Amino acid sequence: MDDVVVDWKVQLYTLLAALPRDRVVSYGGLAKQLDGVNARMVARAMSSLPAGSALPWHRVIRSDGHLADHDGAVEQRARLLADGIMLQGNRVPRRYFL
DNA sequence: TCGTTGACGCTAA
DNA sequence: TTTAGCGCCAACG
Repeated sequence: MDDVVVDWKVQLYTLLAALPRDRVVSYGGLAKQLDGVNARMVARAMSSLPAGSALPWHRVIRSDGHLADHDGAVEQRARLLADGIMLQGNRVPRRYFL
């Protein structure tokens, strides 16, 4: 049954890879597109990604637009700015949401 | 097996 | 707009 677990993670990474460069998505937003997955599971999947992952994990933020407070937060902020996403303090304006 | 933890979401104040 | 409280559920010791 481990295959089922692996499956939704693969779908998660696929959705992430297909995300437009100038758009962000919330943990819950991704979870809604994956059957039987909630925001907390998406968050856990993100935290388990390798540091040098090629996936755009930095475009996954909280539903209220704030960046999550974690070890990679500083890098996440820098990557978002590099993608042309103008942050307002520690928040991403709603217009950037998918 | 069980209690705790956590890169969350939603609602009310 | 911000904060607090509660619900959710897999991972971990």
